[in-house]
Amino acid sequence: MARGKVQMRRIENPVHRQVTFCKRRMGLLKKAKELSVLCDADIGVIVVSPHGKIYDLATNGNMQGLIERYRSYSEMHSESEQNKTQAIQQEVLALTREIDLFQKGLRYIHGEKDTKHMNLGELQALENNLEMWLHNIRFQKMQIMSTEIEMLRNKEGILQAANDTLQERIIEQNRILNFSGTVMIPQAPFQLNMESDCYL
Amino acid sequence: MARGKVQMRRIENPVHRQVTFCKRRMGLLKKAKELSVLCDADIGVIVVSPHGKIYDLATNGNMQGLIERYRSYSEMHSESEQNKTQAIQQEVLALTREIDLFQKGLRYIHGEKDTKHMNLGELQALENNLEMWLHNIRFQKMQIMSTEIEMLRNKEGILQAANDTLQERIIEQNRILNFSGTVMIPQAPFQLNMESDCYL
DNA sequence: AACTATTGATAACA
DNA sequence: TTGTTATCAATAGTT
Repeated sequence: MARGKVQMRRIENPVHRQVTFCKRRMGLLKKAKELSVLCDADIGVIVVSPHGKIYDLATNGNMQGLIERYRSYSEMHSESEQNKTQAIQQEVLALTREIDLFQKGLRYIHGEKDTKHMNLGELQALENNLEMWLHNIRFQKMQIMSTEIEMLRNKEGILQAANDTLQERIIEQNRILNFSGTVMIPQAPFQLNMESDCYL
Repeated sequence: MARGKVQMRRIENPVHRQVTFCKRRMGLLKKAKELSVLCDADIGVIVVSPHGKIYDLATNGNMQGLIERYRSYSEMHSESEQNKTQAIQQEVLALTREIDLFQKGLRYIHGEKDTKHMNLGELQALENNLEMWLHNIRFQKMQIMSTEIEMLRNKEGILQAANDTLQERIIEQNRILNFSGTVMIPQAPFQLNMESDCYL
């Protein structure tokens, strides 16, 4: 343009960029007006600055009408917009249903046991989801607790074995004592049995 | 502009008008693109020819979005139509984010342990959700397993008590035997100790 | 914001 | 429509 060719890329210097934005924006709107007048065209221009400020021009003075014309034209030549709106609404519906499922499940899990507000399909989906989600955490928890149970069972076995050994020793001592005939030691009860003594 | 200054009024010659329309229209769109690139602005241009043919340019590739922004700017009071659309879009965004969180969490829980695709906030939200969700199930599981652990600990205590009783009885018998002086029974080891004998 | 050397746009023509 | 070119308009860098 002037005093040096300009590279067609974003002007990094913010001051230069702002000045150029101002000048070229005015130039663009002027060009639009000129085209409109010279060629009897209907033109709308919308410019949004990087900071969000909006400048506009509608040569017929009615941007809304122009937009409506553009829309009807756009929808005629590509049904994508109309379908996009429909698709968006359907997407909202689907997402809302999905969220709703989670919400209901959350409510159910969290506090109220009332499942009357969930139908069978929702409960089935929730169950499937939770099953997958819980698998990992459940597994870790189980591992830890299983380890402790195993350890306790080992203790139990060891103590039982010690108990048995001690009983055998007592029997042997009693046999010797009875043989020597010196002293009689009462025999029963010295066997403490889990099932008979402690439970039921 | 060239080969003679042009009067700023409608070109009556239809051929001239058509040629000028074509050239200036291209020029206008080029200027718009340049302004967009140079100044990082978002620009939309709609040109309607006298015959109703529509040419357009949207520098961000989405004229509808630009129009929505323009409408929200120009009609900040009538929130009937465009704000509804905006609200729907925001709703879609929020719901999508929420679903995305669940999806990512599901992926995490389900198989891949790669958490690099989840940021801190997402992980935090997921953790909070799962914590609430798991609370009930975890509680039930814990109750069952705690019962078993408690039972095993009782067993342990009972067996230990039996063990102690049996040891006392052996000591007593040994004392009697030693006192009578008839037979010497080897003393050690008859105390099986959990810590010293079984672990490490 | 104003100035001006240059570049870019384009009116007329083909 | 497209291409050429003489001319004018827009504007980049500077003040």
